[in-house]
Amino acid sequence: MNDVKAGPEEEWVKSGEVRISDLAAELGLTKGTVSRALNGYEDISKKTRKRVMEAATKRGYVPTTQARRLAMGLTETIGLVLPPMPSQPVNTFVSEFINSVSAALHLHGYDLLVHSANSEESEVEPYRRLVQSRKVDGFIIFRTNEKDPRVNYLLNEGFPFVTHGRTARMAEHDWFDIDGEKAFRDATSHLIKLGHQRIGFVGGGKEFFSAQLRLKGFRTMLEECCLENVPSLEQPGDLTGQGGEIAAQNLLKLTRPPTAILCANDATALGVMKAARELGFNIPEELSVIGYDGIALGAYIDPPLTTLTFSIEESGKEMVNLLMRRLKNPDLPVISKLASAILKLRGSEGPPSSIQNKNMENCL
Amino acid sequence: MNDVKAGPEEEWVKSGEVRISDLAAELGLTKGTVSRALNGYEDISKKTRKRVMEAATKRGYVPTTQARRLAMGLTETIGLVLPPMPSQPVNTFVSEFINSVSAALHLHGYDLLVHSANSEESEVEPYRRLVQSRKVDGFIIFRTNEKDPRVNYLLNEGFPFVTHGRTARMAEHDWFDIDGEKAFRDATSHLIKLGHQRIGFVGGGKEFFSAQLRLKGFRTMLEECCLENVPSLEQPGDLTGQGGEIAAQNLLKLTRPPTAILCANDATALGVMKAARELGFNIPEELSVIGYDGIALGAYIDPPLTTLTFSIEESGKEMVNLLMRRLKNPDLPVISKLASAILKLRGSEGPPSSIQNKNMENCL
DNA sequence: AACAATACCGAAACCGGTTTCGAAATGATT
DNA sequence: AATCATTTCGAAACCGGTTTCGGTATTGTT
Repeated sequence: MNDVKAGPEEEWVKSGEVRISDLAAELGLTKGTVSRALNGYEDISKKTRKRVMEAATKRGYVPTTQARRLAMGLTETIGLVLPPMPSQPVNTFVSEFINSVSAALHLHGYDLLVHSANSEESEVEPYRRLVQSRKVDGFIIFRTNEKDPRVNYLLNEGFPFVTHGRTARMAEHDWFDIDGEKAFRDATSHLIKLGHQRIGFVGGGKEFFSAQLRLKGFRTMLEECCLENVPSLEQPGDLTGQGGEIAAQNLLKLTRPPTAILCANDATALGVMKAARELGFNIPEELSVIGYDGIALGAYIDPPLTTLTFSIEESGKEMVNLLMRRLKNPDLPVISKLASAILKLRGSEGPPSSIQNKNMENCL
Repeated sequence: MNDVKAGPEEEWVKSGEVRISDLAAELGLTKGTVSRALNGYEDISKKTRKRVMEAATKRGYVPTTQARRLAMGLTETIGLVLPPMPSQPVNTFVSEFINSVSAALHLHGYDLLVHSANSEESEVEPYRRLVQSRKVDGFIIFRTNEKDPRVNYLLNEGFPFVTHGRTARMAEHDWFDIDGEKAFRDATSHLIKLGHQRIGFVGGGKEFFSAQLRLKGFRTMLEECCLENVPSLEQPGDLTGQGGEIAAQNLLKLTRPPTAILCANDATALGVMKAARELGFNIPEELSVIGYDGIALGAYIDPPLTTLTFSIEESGKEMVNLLMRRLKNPDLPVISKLASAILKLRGSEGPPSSIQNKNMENCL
């Protein structure tokens, strides 16, 4: 199985079995010379460079990554730690994100090391281990909290990283984010234009900065349109389907239930829709629902889920760009990038059944 | 930002800045001795071992992974190449799978390198690169085809790997799989017991071995129950929602449409349900639908999708076990593990509206 | 033709560990 | 006290590359 036929001459070595020293010996040169020839140093004559290159391709020489990296003092690897996933539902985001980050890194010659978080230990522990064992040169962090221990640790350590999402210390580190505030202003505005006056909101945990910004966008637009901000219409959630269910039950059992519900993400929206069905609310006739994330499966449910969507591929690419810039020059000032989400109308929203225009003429 | 306070004595070095040579010098020992002391060699006195260990923890010494791995001639890294994701990413599976594989690998001191596949190049190219540059010791492969070029390449190369799913050469490599055949026998049996006589099937591509096995299970159970196998009730699919839609349209426009449809996966089932709704079929009264994968989203749609589910965490764990065994001893005979899926009844199936018992008494 | 400048390559150190081998120190034995 | 066996550690090679430095060989200059 792993026995190469011991023929008279080895004419077909298994790939990757030839070392730089073999190549050097074969060519009558030293390792150093071969290395410089292959790496485009100027002090190698055209003739020998050609000779070396040809021998290298002929013998199928590929440098051993570990050795090269040790010698050069870098790992060319970026770490991504998966947050603990407690039976989380609709996590299509993660795989797409990993895919795009990995692809973008590859263009720079970097690898992606994916680590899972053990929910029994501290959140920063995986990061600490990766830093201390020098397995990575930097981190891609997503699903950040406002006060994020991972960010604190890495900032304190002076270790390069980029976050997907803002944090309380966003002035101190590079970050990429979707403009959730604007997204929710847009979505709220859309509902108001449809005639909705009582709009519910199911948020994420307070610890998620992004969820707070979405709430802010919602409130801002209500205010801009002279609509009253009713506290009981703002329900906390936890970004899961179950959280959405509970929140929707609370909202729909109000004396005057909302005619539309805005959800901090699609998983929440699915839970809301489920609860609405069970309580006998027709969507979108009696209740409009809008989510956030743009998960593909939302198009297949009934009614298809209207949602705020953004390009995950762009997210990954941009974050990698920010990180590469940082690695090249750690002393550059911090930089950030805000991308926008777009409202993807699919059918889970519409005009409310009873349009009671109050004083819309003042606004818009 | 990256300046450690240059106090009188360095009492707080940034973590990971101390090398084994520093430790050796500080202790008046040589690198070799320190290394052996830390690695539990027997030729180190208890006293110096203690001294070394204490100094190591006090100074926060953690060996540089790259150096250790180079010296030991292994990478302690497993590669996982994401298949190209067409715009239809129903991949909640992928992230969960990555998570469980990564966690299992960590227990063995291994890292997970996730690589994305560029759809413009050959499928084996990423594998070839990772092998040649010696970045990984083995591979975790999933979504295998019956004739799989990746499997062919790695077998030819004698490089360790484990697949999730069987292949035409399954006798030559370790694999883990879900018993899709049995799963579909169960699901088919369940539908027949409910009274269904005309059952449709929407499969995956012929290239997917697993999808073929599911079809086989379906056919087997039909035969066992003396039900005629109607070719027009077997529709090809592509494991996407869109494929499910098209297949369902074909099935439901038949003169005698099926009263139940079995789908090769949940994405397909969602497409089937969508098409059924649009054609005016009530689920489950007029049409039962069963999927395969157990995606969490299925619980939130209306009606909740009955599906065949299995433990992704177990899959990852088992595959890692198989791979670790192989790495420890490459000459062991190939081994495989088959896990079973269970039917998770959620409501998208029920008895057909018009039960016409033909000759059920002969069977069961 | 003598000399300086340049092109080209070899030698060796280095990255940060591991592991083998042998020598010195210690302890046991007679 | 001399001999032998053990324990314990130092020295050095090694993993597979990269990079600095210096010395020839070649070329260019006058």
